[in-house]
Amino acid sequence: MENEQAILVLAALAQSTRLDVFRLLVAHEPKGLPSGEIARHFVVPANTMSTHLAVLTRAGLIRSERQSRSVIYRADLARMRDVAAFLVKDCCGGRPEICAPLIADLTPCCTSTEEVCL
Amino acid sequence: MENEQAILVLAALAQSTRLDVFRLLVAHEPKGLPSGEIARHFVVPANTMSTHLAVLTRAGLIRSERQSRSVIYRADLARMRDVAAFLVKDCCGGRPEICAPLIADLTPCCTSTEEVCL
DNA sequence: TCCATAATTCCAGAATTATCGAATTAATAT
DNA sequence: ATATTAATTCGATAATTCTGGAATTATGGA
Repeated sequence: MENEQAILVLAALAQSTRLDVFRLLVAHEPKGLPSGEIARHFVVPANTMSTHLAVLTRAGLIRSERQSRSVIYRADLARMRDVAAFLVKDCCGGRPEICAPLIADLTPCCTSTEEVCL
Repeated sequence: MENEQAILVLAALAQSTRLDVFRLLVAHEPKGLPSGEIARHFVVPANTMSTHLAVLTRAGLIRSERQSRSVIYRADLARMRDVAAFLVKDCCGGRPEICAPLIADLTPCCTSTEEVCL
């Protein structure tokens, strides 16, 4: 992932409403949610939410598909993975010894159903 | 890590100069670099760089220590790890099957010296 | 003490981002 | 065709962030 793309993603998530929206969509994978329902859920005007959704879309974090009158939004988990990898890669910087503990911390979070994360 | 803290970190990294600075400091672990040298490295005025360094510090991504006339900055890798964990946790959201491939992708990046990362 | 170097703080202008009312576009039903 | 519902685009204002010149603080040497 290039620098510029990473910044788009980081900026998209660096806003509380958008961070919340993204998490909501992750939680609703793989079904997704319509724009209006998302807006109502956070008590935000539809047009404002539309703008936020556009930012997340430009960042590649979500995708949308029209379904009759509604537009269904879904989280793009692959993109999420790429960002995490991007950050971790920075952190490693060619020195695995720095990053091994990170992976050790992350692993339980992703292999068991219990929340063993920090 | 709480929401608000995560946003501080994401916003701090969502700016090209600061992202570059953070990476430079990661690369210079554990010695660190003085403020002036960082500014010169990116051809940025000292005061502007000082502001950027303050943002990164507020986000907890870097720390500083005065050393005679210089102020030495260092990356805080633990913080980095926390952010990565925060993002991954979102991505998992109680469903390990989603996140297992992420870990699979990350692991080679952090256990061998070669850059096997995506 | 006086000067030079290193860094930060203060301040102001430029640029970007956030928010939302109003108008518009899209799809469907009557 | 008209009306209704869903969503987006337009446009304008408020708020925040970025940038850098000038002044200030901190440290060490002559």
